[in-house]
Amino acid sequence: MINGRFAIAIHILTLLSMEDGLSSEYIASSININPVLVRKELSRLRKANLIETREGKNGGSSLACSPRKITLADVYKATYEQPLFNHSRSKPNPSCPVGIRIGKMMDEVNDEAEAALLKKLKSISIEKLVKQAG
Amino acid sequence: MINGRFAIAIHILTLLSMEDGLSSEYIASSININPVLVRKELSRLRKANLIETREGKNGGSSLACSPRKITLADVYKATYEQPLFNHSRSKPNPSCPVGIRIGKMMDEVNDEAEAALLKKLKSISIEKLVKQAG
DNA sequence: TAATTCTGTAATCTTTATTATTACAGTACA
DNA sequence: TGTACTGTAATAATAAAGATTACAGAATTA
Repeated sequence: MINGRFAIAIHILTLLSMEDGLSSEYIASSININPVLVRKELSRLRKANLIETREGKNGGSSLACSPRKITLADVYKATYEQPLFNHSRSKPNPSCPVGIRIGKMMDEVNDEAEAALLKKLKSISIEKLVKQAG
Repeated sequence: MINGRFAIAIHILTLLSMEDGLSSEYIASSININPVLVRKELSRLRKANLIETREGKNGGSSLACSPRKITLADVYKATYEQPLFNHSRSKPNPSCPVGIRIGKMMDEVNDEAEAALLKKLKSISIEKLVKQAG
């Protein structure tokens, strides 16, 4: 439903929780996607201060803090900008009493749903996730 | 993020909570999308027993029960089949210790996240939503 | 019973989103 | 200075979403 970028971000952070200084090419070969996509995802994670990257020869990325402190809520927020539930693409008919209000209704639904989702995601750290699946 | 079908389904049910026997064409003109898309969405809602439809002349759709009993969790489940969080499209590298486990990890994350989301959505009925935005 | 007005669904086309790829400048190390 | 990385822009390929057309079937009503 939601696109695969969340899974990709989690995959990256899991790899980095096990080893420092991994190259985008190495990471890409584990996820089996293009290294440029990895670098884009790394870029988002870096902006959110979840990872650090060294450029140049022998460069690569590492976690910026303990995997215990990185939660899936952090990852979610770093990965997505748009609200969870989109509006319909076409503008509803404003002369219909429902059409005129549906946008606001969806915003309210989205706010509540997203808050509930993030609360749950906040309770799952990368460390916990890795141990659980170990 | 998630596609607009959830918003469309909510829009439909909101309209039907105010008036019975609405045609797909009428509904489509409020949402401002193609009537065939409305009929497809109605088909899903009908399979979930949320609405009933009369075919033929003067036909149309109506709620199958009180809008107080229809929750957004019902709507969500009727609207989507796939899990909330997709896996990455490409199969991860099975010779990597993370690649081999990421699928299971994502399934666990998804189950927890989806449960939290549905719990919240269950607390919002169509009636409540309409009154709130009124 | 025939015309009318709905629905249901398949098939196809268009548009948008996602992912892949290419290209190349910049950085750090040896 | 050569090598091996990153960052990012631009473009191409692929997949998903949505729109449209088409038509058979159902119920009403004239």
